[in-house]
Amino acid sequence: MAEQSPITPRAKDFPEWYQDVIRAGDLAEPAIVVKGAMVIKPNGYAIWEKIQRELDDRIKATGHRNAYFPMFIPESFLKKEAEHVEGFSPELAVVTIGGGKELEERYVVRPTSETIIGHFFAKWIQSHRDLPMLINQWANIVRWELRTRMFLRTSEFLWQEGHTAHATHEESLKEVLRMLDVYADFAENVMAMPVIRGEKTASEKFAGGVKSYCIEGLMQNGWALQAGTSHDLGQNFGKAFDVKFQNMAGQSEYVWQTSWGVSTRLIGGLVMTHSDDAGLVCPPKLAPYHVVVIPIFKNDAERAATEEVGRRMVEDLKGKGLSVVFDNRDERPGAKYFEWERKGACARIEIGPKDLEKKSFAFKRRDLEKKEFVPMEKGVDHVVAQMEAMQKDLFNKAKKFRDESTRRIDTWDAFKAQMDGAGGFASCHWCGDGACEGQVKEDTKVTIRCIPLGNAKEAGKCVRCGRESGERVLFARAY
RNA sequence: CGGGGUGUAGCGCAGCCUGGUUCAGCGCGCCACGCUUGGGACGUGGAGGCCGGCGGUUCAAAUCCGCCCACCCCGACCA
Repeated sequence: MAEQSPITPRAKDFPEWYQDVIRAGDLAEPAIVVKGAMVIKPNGYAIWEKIQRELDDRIKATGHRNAYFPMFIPESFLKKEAEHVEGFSPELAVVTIGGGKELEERYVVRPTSETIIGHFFAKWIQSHRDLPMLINQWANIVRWELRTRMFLRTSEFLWQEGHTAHATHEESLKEVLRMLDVYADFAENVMAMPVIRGEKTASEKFAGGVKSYCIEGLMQNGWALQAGTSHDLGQNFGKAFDVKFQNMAGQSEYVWQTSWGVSTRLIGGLVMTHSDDAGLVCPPKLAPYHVVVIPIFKNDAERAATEEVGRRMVEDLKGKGLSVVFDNRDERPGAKYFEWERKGACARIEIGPKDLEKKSFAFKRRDLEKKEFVPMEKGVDHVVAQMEAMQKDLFNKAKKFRDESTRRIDTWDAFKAQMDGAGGFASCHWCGDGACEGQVKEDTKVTIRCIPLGNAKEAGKCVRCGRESGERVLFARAY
């Protein structure tokens, strides 16, 4: 039994497993010829396209419109917001030559678009009647990273970035939280990835913003993943780019802005939330393939008969909006089973001679052990129902893991022991001092992922320094 | 940028210590044909490599020496 493209078990080496799943699932490969970049292969890009479609619908449903801004940003723009440039300058790619000639002003390849969009907002916005300005952009982003991990951190990645301007802080803050909810809903209901909504501490917030909010997921190795962010930019960029409007009283005011984004990093989160030692596991709403139909036969007559029924099955399932593959390649069935499991097909259907006799087919869901036999006439409905069930089951399974991996911890020793071991979220008291937070990070590499929204107020003592604290925050190792 | 490691066929590796007829090899994959097909079959035949690059030592270099380059891991920054 020669094993092809073996996948390292999670328990043995989680990062290795992660790479293996991506490779074996044909999602992506490191570009190598371009340092830190990756090639997203069709199987991986199909997932991204589904993410885009679902999110784009939600972004538009909340009143935003798509637009596109240049990838090159004048270097001077970055410098207009002091904290922004400080935060991003270490990871900028800069264009100095164009058409063979040294440029008068260097261009930065966008690490994010607040500045260039700020510039245009200033032109577009004059009156309160122009507000709110609700813009979204699908784009590629470049950040010169030192340490890269496929999907999770690469020097170029794809994302969506929303940029909005409002007349009041009350309104912009509402927008920030509304989009955070959109992300949370998307993560849980489409990706089947449970997330915590929360607020970032000062040290983790977006450079140039006032406050950052996030959704945080928990991966199978007990590390957290920031899956999306939504920033309250206050009037910082309004002031830097002179984005002003006349209010109803005729006075000039700076706009209140927001920005929010999710990236191809989500695919990494998807992999680390659901996949197993056999390869990719994908919730039906995002899976590149829902069903694979495999005919089984011993001779030409059986081949013709099973293929005929198989093809009809494929058409019926496609009619229900499922993406279906008919795999009649000249390989042994077992080999096909393993291949489609690696590639994350949600389910497979086997149609063999015995099935023809019994007017049934064999059905195997990717996330379950057992194989079941389903009467042909109920087949399509059964498959559709199972896709819905799988979507829910994956979420529940991930949520159970997340909940069981979230612990209230009150002593420093217990904290260290937990983080040295299984990891997970540690819900702990924190004094609120950034220095203390930094010390925890230095000692344990664990960071505060967020202060959960709607957090219960509760008196306690900081897990690190023992000073007074009014609420618990979530700590974890993070990507 | 520090510390460690690796560059030999598409992938994974052996060969290097002790230069030369096991030096260009193995497993997987790939191609052809046959035989098979309800959990990774098998047989036969075949294609595929400037042994990371440059220079040196030598009668002779994948092998020894020097320099360079690339990549990976670990640390400092991060959606």
